[in-house]
Amino acid sequence: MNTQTQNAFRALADPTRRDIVQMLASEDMTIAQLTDRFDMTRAAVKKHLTVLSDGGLITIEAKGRERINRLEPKGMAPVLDWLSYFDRFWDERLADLKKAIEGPKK
Amino acid sequence: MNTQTQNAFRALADPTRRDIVQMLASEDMTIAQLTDRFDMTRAAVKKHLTVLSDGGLITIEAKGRERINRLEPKGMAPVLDWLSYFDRFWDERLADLKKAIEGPKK
DNA sequence: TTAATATGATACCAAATGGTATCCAAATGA
DNA sequence: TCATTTGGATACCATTTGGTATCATATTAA
Repeated sequence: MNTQTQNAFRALADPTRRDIVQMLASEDMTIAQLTDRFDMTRAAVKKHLTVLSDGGLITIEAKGRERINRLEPKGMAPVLDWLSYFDRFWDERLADLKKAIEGPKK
Repeated sequence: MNTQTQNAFRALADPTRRDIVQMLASEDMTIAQLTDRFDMTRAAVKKHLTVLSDGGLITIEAKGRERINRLEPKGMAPVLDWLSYFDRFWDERLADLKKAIEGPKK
């Protein structure tokens, strides 16, 4: 069984975590910075970050007393890969997404 | 807030449900047929089907005493839309993502 | 008609989940 | 130096989740 796929899907299942992913798409942030943007405690945010890290969607870099939370695009690969299985069902949407991803290079 | 997106992501978070989605991609199936393929009770499978239906990923058509469970491709749209959102942010990181996707698959 | 089949509905259970509060340690800055 | 800031680690709690068992209902087959 593929735990990476499972951990990634699980990480994306919570709305707060999807919001965090979107925020980190704009800029890297510390736990405190992220906590400022949510109505919950720092401990709760940290738990979400751990789940996101387990899912491979972010990396957490220690820098002094801070932890820089950074989006890890590669972590989305198992999700997109699973979805790719359904090309013939999910119409051309996924194909477009993949094209956008593959576009810049070739 | 977008409950469709949440319900769809939630539906995909469980490995059994993702398996069901893959099975229904091959052919429509009744609850009993699906139950034959899993090591769990019919009631458990039915619960998963309800979650998948709530997520808009399948439709359940009553046909006599049977329930035909059918894949609903449109239900994946909110998920793909959410993922597409990152086209605008990842530009220079997309090459890495492309590599990660193409590596294990093709 | 009657028995078997396919599913619905409900109650119940253990574990996971999302959150809090609290205390502790390590950097940092005045 | 020493208070402040940033985060880690626990313990705890209510709710949700994934599963079971059981009984009821409707359709189909014999």
